[in-house]
Amino acid sequence: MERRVIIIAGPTASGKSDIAFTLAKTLSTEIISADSRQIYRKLDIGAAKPPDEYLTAVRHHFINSHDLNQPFDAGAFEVEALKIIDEMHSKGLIPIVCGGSGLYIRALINGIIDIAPDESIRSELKAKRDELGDEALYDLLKSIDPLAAASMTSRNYKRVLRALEVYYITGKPISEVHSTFQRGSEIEFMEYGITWDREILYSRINERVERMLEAGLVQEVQGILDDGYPPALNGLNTVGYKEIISYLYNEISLERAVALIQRNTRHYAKRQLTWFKKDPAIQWLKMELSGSASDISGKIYADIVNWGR
RNA sequence: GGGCAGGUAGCUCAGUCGGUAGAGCAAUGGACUGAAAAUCCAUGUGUCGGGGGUUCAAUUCCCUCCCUGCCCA
Repeated sequence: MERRVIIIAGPTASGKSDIAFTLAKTLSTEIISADSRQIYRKLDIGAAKPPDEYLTAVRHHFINSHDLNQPFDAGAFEVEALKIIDEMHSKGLIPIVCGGSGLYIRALINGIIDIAPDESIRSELKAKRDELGDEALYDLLKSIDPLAAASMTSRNYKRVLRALEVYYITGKPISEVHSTFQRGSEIEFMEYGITWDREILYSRINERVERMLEAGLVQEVQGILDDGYPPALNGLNTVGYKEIISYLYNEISLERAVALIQRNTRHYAKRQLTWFKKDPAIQWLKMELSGSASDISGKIYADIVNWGR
């Protein structure tokens, strides 16, 4: 039988979770979340996790699956998600992948080079960066892999660091590794993108942030810090958390923190839109104020019924 | 009704001793192949409140009108 997977992507606050949930109930299937922050336990309010009713009514993979101390990344997501997809297919279920982490979705669909981060190399490079600065690392990359260097700026140190890391692990320039990489797959992905008029999306974001505060975001963050989690954890380098942490450290006012969360979420949504726009396989479904999650999930359901006909 | 202070980019303002203007914030476009809610790049034409006058030239000076705020009646 065909190996189908439905993907529901889109910017934050677009209502993806509702659509995925409604569709999952209709299809009696499970959801594979593609969200780099919702994997973490304790990041509930700020990460805008689906409500508990959803989580108990439909199985959601990759939500509350990790502790804040555990690193996770797109490569791990690819491997583990493919495994879950296999299992679901063998049970005759159509997996619904839902999330806004573009890199995770790309890794799942196209694969990602199979070179895991090496912590010792990484910390060595970080030390080098602290000592010599961004320019020196960039110059180093230029001499090793001018092609890759040309595709990034010296200040984008994360990409420079990763390119160097791959070189030190494999002995090959990352540009070469990328150009020769290809992962085959039997899976047929159906991609949908949820979108709104920008203005409406932004007001949804602004309102959602207000609701997060009412729901106790400050207390949630305080609790995480009280549990001893260091603010430097990647999971806490997240919109909604970093700003509240800054407030709790008396660096900014609560009012300012809220305004920053709203703005940073808007910026984030824009970046997601930029990312997904580049994917020609996505079929965009525009939400209207008068519409509902079931309208959209109904459309997708109709597609599925007609699939292959 | 009178006095004072203002009306300049979406917002808050700066500025032009007359040669059509610039910051912060917001906003917009983009990059991205194992940290991705991360990280990074690029983008500022706006009847300088309306009208008139002086001038080669007015957003800048003068007159007048409108609007906003404060004070006095």
